[in-house]
Amino acid sequence: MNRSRTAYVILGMLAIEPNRSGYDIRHAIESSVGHFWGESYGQIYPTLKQLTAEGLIVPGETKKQRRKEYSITQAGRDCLREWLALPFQNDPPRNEFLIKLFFGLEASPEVSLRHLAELQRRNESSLKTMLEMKSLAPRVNAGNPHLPYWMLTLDLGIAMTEAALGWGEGAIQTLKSQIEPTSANEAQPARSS
Amino acid sequence: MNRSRTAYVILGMLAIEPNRSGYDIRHAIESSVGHFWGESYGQIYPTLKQLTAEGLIVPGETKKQRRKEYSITQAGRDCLREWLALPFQNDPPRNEFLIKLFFGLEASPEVSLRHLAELQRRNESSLKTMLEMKSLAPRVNAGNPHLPYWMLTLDLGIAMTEAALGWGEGAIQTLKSQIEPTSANEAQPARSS
DNA sequence: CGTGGCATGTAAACGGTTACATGATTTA
DNA sequence: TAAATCATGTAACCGTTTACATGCCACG
Repeated sequence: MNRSRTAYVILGMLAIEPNRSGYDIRHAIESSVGHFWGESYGQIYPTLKQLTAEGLIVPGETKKQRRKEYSITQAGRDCLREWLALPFQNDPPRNEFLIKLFFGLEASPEVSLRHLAELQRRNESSLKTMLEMKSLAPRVNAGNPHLPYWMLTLDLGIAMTEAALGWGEGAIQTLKSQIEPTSANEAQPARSS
Repeated sequence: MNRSRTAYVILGMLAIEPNRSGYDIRHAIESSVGHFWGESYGQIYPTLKQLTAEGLIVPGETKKQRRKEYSITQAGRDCLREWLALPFQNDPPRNEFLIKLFFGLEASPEVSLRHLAELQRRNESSLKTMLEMKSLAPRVNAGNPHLPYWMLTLDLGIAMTEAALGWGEGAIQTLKSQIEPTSANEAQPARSS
């Protein structure tokens, strides 16, 4: 009865495309919504069993015994639609980068700068893949009616990552000037007196 | 031995200011890092006990028996510094708004628009409180050496929320034009033929 | 023939939230 | 004195990750 969000994401993935295995679903999640959603096998396989028992999905004809492919039923589609219409809940906020930056004074100043540089690195990398997706998606999924929605989610990811990158540039400068408050001794090779 | 992140956040809060109770800590978290971190009492109180047993914090002289105030020890400070220096882990991505938008085609089009409007509402509200914090913080915490770090975390929140709001405006237009693809019948009072 | 990827599944541990119980203190 | 808030704590539950076990299949 009590369904986890994993269940609905699986339903959604099977609504988009039938005859997918647990393995497929995991891969589909990672490569399409990976920037804002994650699922593990330990969650997917038991949920597939549960959804089958509830009649929301059905296993395909067992031609190949190695892969178990599932499709969504009408009941599953109804169930998904119902959930989609429910107000979304704010994901509980937990950002380890920000909490470490918040406590930055308790560490040595280089620590925060290192974290900041690492954040920029990760954001640049994920921005790159998102931009790649954005340029590829229209050709790969030409005529796919889902595409406008998919592009919207992609665009938000891009916009927020770009904002974070812009902030990061300024933050690095701020922190550097915090560590070396005087700007006169930039050229001097660290000879204190 | 095995410490949860809650433990380090508590240490951090006690490093900033000693003689805080579990109640205080929760309140401090909510009102300073609430935009990117959350803790519940069910997590805080057991962790306080654990940290005491480990000698990382100490309960204050029990003058008042109603409140139990704790302070950080040198061992606690060392422990916190150690953790701060460790590379931060990316929080597992889970954004219920985005996953519902991604599946938007499976719902009626109004559903996505409703979610989008609700997101704008929430973002506007949290932007407002963040901007308020930003204007108040320098006066309230004048001379506080933590302030530069706190402002940085605030600025990232503001930047990302503003980016999301900007995206939202465009997204609403995109969805609206998706629902009514023709632009000619805007003036007509819905008299189809 | 063996290695690497495909594929399914389970058990245990974990981190965390929710709900509940309890009672003191302040304020209207 | 009633209500609101301060304050501490526990137990149950829940969703999820991790690690592990297992074996098939294709390819070099």
